[in-house]
Amino acid sequence: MAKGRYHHGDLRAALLDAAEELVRERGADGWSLREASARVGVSPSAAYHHFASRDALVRALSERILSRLGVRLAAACDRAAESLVPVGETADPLRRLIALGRGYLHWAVEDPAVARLVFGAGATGPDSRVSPHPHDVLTAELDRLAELGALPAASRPGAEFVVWAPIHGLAVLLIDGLIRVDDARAFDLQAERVIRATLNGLCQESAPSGDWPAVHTTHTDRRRSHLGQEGEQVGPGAGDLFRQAE
Amino acid sequence: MAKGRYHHGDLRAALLDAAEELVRERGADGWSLREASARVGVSPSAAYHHFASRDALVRALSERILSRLGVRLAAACDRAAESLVPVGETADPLRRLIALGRGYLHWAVEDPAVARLVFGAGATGPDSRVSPHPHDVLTAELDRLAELGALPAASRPGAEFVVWAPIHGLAVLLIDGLIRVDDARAFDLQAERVIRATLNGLCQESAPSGDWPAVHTTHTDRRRSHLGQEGEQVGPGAGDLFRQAE
DNA sequence: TGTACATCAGTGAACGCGCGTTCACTGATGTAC
DNA sequence: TGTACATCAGTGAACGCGCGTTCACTGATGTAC
Repeated sequence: MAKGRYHHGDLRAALLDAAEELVRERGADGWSLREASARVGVSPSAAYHHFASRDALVRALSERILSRLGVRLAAACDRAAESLVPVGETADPLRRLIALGRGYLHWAVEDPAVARLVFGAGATGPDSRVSPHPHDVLTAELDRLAELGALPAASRPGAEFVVWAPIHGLAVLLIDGLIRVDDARAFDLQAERVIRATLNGLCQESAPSGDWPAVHTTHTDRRRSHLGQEGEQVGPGAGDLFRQAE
Repeated sequence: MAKGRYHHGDLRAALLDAAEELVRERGADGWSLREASARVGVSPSAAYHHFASRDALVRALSERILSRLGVRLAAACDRAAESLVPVGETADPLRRLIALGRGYLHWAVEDPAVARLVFGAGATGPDSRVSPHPHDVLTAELDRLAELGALPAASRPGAEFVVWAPIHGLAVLLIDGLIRVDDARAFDLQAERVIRATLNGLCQESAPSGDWPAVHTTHTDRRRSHLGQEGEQVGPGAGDLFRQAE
């Protein structure tokens, strides 16, 4: 592990570090494999002993970041659960989910270029070793809410989207500069407002006849778990409207 | 206007058309100015008589697309307002906004690469001639809802975000492939569910003491209209968390 | 413990590529008289 | 109506660039005996 050696020691991790740094400095796409190699002090071709291509490096970086985010979100939920509740009041059953949403938003806004990379890298493939996956953290929290009875069982299917969409939307609106924020306090209030409005609306919704239909994420598909109901037929013409992003 | 002429006639529009086609075929970033010129049958340098740079072309294209979207969304709202209401029932005050949300989503999903370009191009500058701007259409609908009394006056400030975030979030989750959709009907149901949950949550929310604080979009800032309250002070350290996307 | 040798993880030169942009130019167009 | 001429909107060659990736190579490492 000494320095100045011919063999680097852990070039793979060093390249990921350098790439992450570059993403921060120059944006999700404003860097090259050559630059990352140069920053580590290694020739451009050295990277190919650790990654099949530049794209593979990006994917690996994205997965590393997702794993960290998963840890962070789970911790945020737990911290919220441990927070004190004023005597005489009952704990807000939504507080864990609100913490999750706030955590997601803060992560994205703290490190917008890195978040952009992750969002742009597409869904993690079925063979990824992202753990805990942020999506799984969300799923677990919704399951918990359903068990508590705060979320009607009929509303549970697909609830991931109802909750994820506004949070993700707020995050990308900020990252892409479509919303400007120059007052952090006001924004924090608004963010919590969005999350609360959604969760309240969700918990009080009137379900259609029966449960809501399932929708799939690329991530949940690899788990083939409780969403079920795959392979439904698509109506004529719908393929045009709802073609799958490649 | 004859063909085969030395002078093209309307090279500017032709270049925008070609670029839009290329975006559709190869993705928001998978094309070059040279390719667009070649497709029109013109030398690469000809473009510089109409656009200062490739970037200027992208911005012009983005604004053209935004204008079309604005028209489309406004039309969707009007169409929804004219739809028949069963005798004995009152018209759903939310139906215009729901149509707007569905319109936004369908637009994004029909033409994901073009939407990605627009989202990635950042907010339109203060000098843009985008009209009607989609954001203005949304603002007008929320104003209308507030006038109807369906949206409490105290909840009106910042309501743009509460409504825009989930719709935009759903759109980019689809565009970026983080959600897969293989059942258009189920997705349509879920999309309406998200919109309804948000709007219901918003209409029933308990406001903080007084109104909600204002938040700014890059777009509304150029209009300096009813959001007001600019230049508030940011707390220490908040600049790190909520730095403005450049 | 010392040595032979396979494997690992680097090097550095080169490949072919297409890009955005500049430049001096020229043919076409339209207008003034 | 015809002509002179300014301006407009193209051409095409060239610029410098950095990119991802390949390739034959070699020095360092670690293991078997």
